[in-house]
Amino acid sequence: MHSYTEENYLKALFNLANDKGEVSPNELSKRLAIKMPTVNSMMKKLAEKKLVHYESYKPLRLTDKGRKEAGLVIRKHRLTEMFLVQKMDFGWEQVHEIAEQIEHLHSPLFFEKIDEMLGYPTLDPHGSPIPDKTGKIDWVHYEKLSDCKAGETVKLAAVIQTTDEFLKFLNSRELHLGSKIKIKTVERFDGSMVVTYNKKTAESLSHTVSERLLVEKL
Amino acid sequence: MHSYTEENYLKALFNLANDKGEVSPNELSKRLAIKMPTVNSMMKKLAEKKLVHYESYKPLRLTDKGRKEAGLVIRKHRLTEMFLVQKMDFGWEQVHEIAEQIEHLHSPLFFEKIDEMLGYPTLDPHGSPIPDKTGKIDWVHYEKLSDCKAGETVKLAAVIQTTDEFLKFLNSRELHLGSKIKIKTVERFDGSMVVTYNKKTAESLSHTVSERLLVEKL
DNA sequence: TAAATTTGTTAGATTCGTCTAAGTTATTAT
DNA sequence: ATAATAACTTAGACGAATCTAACAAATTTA
Ligand SMILES: [Mn+2]
Ligand SMILES: [Mn+2]
Ligand SMILES: [Mn+2]
Ligand SMILES: [Mn+2]
Repeated sequence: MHSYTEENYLKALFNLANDKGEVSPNELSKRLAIKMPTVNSMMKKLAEKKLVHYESYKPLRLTDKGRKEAGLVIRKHRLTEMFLVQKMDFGWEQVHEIAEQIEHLHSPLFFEKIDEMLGYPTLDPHGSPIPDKTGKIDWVHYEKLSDCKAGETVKLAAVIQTTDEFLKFLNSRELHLGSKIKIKTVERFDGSMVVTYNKKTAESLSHTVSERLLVEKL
Repeated sequence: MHSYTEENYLKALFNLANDKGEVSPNELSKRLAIKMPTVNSMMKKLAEKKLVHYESYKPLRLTDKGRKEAGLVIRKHRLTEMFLVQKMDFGWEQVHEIAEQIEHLHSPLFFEKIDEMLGYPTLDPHGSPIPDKTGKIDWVHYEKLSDCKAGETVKLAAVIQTTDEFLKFLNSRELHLGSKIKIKTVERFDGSMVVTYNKKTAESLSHTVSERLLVEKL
């Protein structure tokens, strides 16, 4: 088995990977708030374990094995978040910290039970896909709300950069997954939008907000 | 906060404490399956933190602070076990290993939610008392079934030495907390008993079993 | 009571995950 | 193209938690 620490590195590598699957040591260091030399030696260790491709001065890449292991940790994280929201009545802004710990439990039975109780969900409470039992993610293509045009009607499908503050902000605006949003106008100079949803007739959303909201066109 | 490791030492000290609250380094070493020199240095560290009274060649004792901290870890363990049984449909023989990990989560909110969902229980699934929020245990006096006499009728209140195997054995005999047991005969030479409960008319229980069953007289 | 055994302590090594300081290589700006 | 900056690596240290080997104290046995 992998240690708590190793699991966190794998998860970070997975989440930071660009289209080529590449991550720089510097990014990884910043994401984990761990100094570069520490990251560097951990990468050598994970390379020993065949979880990461490591070559000096080259970007880092997960191996197939590493990607699978990372996917399985993310699976545990997202299943846990879903359980906390659906079965324990936590808010979507409260679950990340707790899931961050529970994801490291070593108990297949526990996660299978959660999965079963939830009816084998495919999305977490923030709209992110839950990897399957082999660690694979079924990517769904959504658009950023900020890329939509005036006149379009969309459904809020997922949220990215799910910090407490942002999620609380969405709560305060009564924006939830599934909310039907109609775009009334888009400001040229700052990209802010005026939108309609629920019973709200003219809410203004800054570009900073709308680029963190992923939507499905209706 | 205390580390995962420190919490395990505190819990073991609490559980091993005799009537005087004393534990020998040797016992502790055996319980934790950690070599004596390691235990020794950890005891010095916990003494620094005012959690343990340590003097060379004297038995170990938790301080009031140490006993409180230990109680709070045990509280988390037992609340978790209760949650797993009551809300997640695990068997009482399945929950110890999982609780052993979850007890170390740092999230007051999580355990408060569990406590609330369970309706503030005072006993865990094995009949052990759950310490209150200050770490104190409300000890209840039960008798060992092995100390009861023929003709008495008792109710199974708690189980000690709750290993998987023993709990599975009780499952196979359909013995649960609350089972009403009537003692028909007690053998002189080996202390084994013939008892009646549920629809069973003549089950035999060895002394090894009956001394691990705590009962309330009816 | 003296010897043998068990229990407890000290000393020193090891692994893991972290750090700082000091180089080296690559990238960016002038 | 050179200098400045940023990114990356190496070297060496450290605390936490563990171990083994060796020694000391206490307890048990003879
Ligand atoms: Mn999360
Ligand atoms: Mn999530
Ligand atoms: Mn337990
Ligand atoms: Mn229990």
